[in-house]
Amino acid sequence: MLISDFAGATGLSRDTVRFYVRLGLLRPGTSDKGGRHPYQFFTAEDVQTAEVIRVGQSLGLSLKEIAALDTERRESGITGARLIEILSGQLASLEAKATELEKMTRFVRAKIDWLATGGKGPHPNFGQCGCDVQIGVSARSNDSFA
Amino acid sequence: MLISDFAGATGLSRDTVRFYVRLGLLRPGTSDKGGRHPYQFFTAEDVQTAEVIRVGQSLGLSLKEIAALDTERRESGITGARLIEILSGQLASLEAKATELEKMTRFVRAKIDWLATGGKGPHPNFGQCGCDVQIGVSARSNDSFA
DNA sequence: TTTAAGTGTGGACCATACTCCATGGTCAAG
DNA sequence: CTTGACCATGGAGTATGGTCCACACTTAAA
Repeated sequence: MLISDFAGATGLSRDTVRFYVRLGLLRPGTSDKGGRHPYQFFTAEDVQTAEVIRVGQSLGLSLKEIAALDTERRESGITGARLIEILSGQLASLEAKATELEKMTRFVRAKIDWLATGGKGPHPNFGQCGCDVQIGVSARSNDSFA
Repeated sequence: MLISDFAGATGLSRDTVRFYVRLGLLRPGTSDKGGRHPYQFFTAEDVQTAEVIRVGQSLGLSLKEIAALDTERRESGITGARLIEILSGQLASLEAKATELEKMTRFVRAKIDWLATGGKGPHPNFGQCGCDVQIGVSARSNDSFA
């Protein structure tokens, strides 16, 4: 498909698609149309790549990091053991991220519960959730939002 | 305390502190020192505000949003209900993130297994790992929680 | 009193992730 | 063969969140 269809299929703007291509995140083929400036041709695989990009972003990866991962993935055929090594590292990183996320979620949930029950009892703080931050809100005043 | 102590206490750089002050996120008082350009004076409350900023950021809020929230609190007072509303939204976002993370982890794990067993059978891909990523809906939130 | 350390201001600069625009080539329908 | 939709390229602009620097003033210690 050409760029507009691809943009439609992925929800990206044409400019964003071109931006990703410039960064090497997407590597479309070339259509037979376009003469001197051949039109870019995108496949279903590229759509999937766009999905991976979006997910990666939603996980807090920068486009650079996503590109690096994708490069590693593409060059994976060569050294299987090395790839396992790389992916294991990625796995560890993902799991660390998941842990952080869980702490954060626990904190927010605790805070909501605390508020929903009228702010009685000890105030939830990050420290209890494994985070090294202490948020101060007294039970009687509303001088902090979180 | 003066800006360097405050920076030390919060882990921010002096420049970042000044940046936050420019944005109105921090509103230090003035010390009696400094003559024509009075030194900024930070209190323990400001340290707490800095913590709130950090937490807000880690929850995916932009500095602008944090400032808006803080303004809302200062001007009209945030009700418990409003705060629950805000936090619930953040919680939903965190949970969505966790789901994505889990899918990503599954994908990487599947890939590792696939490689470890000699690359037999179908090559794992994102789609097969339960990543029913919705494209086109992409309401990109402000991420970067880590 | 000299001087190092600390402070304020203003502005330049950086990285990330887009977004917009001008210009010009290409394609397909009528 | 014209017209309008679509494509490519290059560059400028925007928003966010800082970071760095020069310059001048103030303070505190020696």
